[in-house]
Amino acid sequence: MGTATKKTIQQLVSENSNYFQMAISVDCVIFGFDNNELKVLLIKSDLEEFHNEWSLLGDLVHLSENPDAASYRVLKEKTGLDDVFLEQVHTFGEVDRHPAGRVITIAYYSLIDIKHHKLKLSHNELHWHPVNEIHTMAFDHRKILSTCLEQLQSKVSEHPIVFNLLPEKFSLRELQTLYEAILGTKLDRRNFRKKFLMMNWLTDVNELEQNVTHRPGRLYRFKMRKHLQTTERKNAVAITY
Amino acid sequence: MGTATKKTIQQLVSENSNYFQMAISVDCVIFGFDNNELKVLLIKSDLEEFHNEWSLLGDLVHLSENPDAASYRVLKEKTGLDDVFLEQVHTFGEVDRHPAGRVITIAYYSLIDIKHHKLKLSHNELHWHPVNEIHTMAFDHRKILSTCLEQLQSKVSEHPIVFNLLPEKFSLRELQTLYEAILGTKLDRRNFRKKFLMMNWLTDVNELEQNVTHRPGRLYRFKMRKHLQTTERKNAVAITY
DNA sequence: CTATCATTGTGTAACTTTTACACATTGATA
DNA sequence: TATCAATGTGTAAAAGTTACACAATGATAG
Repeated sequence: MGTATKKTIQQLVSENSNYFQMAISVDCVIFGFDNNELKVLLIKSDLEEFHNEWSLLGDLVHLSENPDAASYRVLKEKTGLDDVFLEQVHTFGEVDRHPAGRVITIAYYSLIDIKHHKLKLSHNELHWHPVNEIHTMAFDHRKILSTCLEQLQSKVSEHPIVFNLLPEKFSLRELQTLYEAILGTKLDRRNFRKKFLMMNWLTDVNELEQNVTHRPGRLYRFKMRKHLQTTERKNAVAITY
Repeated sequence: MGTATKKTIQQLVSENSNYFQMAISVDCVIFGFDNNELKVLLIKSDLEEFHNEWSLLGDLVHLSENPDAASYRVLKEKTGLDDVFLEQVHTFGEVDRHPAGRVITIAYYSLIDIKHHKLKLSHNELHWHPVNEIHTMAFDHRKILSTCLEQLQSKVSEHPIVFNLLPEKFSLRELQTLYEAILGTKLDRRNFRKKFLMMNWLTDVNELEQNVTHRPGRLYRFKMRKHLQTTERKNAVAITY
């Protein structure tokens, strides 16, 4: 069976054996929110060539490992976290992007609550960096970070994912500051509050902020935990003004 | 120089040499519009295993070739076209997705005017298929097609890219039918026309449709050719109703 | 040459969403 | 007890979206 032009797998493999010489990695852009700033988790490069440069959390994908699984593994290994979502953003494969050979990397992003997930920040040279203050990075990681930030900006405008960056209870001011940090814009306070309260995503927990030097705001909790990991279209909502 | 924990590239390569055993491919989802239907360009699989199944246009990425370049090469080789845009959508890398080994594929989509670009459809088993009629495909290509279609749907709602699918001169009806085919919805004719004429993207070329059996519509041309290949945020516009 | 057909071309009013904007209230602090 | 820095709240104007109907046109068939 099969026409003269059809190939068996054996033929295909042997004809193309020289193509099976590339490596795949995953790189994770982990965003956090702290001190009114959007931050990203970086690690000191372990390559001499990039001595003193910061890089994303990444690793090579094993031969019998799916890329998504590899991204969760990286996150787990580097931070201990395994209850967060990771979403694929883009693949970077420029020929000369890695000094060790042809390594193509798949970029993922994730959002975590810095305060709640106390990382084992000790063992590694692992640190949170304000996104706005990062200018150079190892490899093409600066570009990857920019692409993921753009992705984050467009996602938060349509889906209720920012709650992943906040503690369980938060004030509307914290929420607004977070949107402003991500989008890089100022938002109108009254309209912002109106919109979110209309949306019916929040439960008023009947508590007030602590340790603020001014009138404390009410605290809210995000209603639908199950939506935290999804970005379904039906939850889409534009955050404007 | 370098601390005890820093690695040289030589160390890195030798430690990880077993990872350099994967192949990367690109797969192109080429959309066209004909006979009021959204179509996609497919080729008969050249693998015996997928005898009689249709597959996307793809090829392995060469060792010293960038993925984007590979996607343009594939398109050029298979169709002769080189003046269209291709945009990366998603990377598919399930361990068992390819019978010949670990092949991770980067999916791209493109939009072309079927009538204008007369393909060399002869040499290969290359054909246009209505997107709605494709149920099974080789490899995981059905999934890739779905993902690219979703991407197309969200892109056309925000950017003026559909013009790539149309001949230079077209009627508002053709334009509307195209949107309906892509989005899978019916749109209100009066509102649609109003919106596009408001948008100021079209020039009235002062000609009428030919060969229609009813009152002919006016023909328009898309104003900004330079926007054809871009999907910049500033051109964003929602196509509603 | 006339009637029929299928489709084009056009406007308005109701509704919804977005935007701009100011002042009294609260709790912490000195 | 006054001051401070923020919270909490409503409304009106503007912009955008939706729903909807009828005359005009060119092709075609008798």
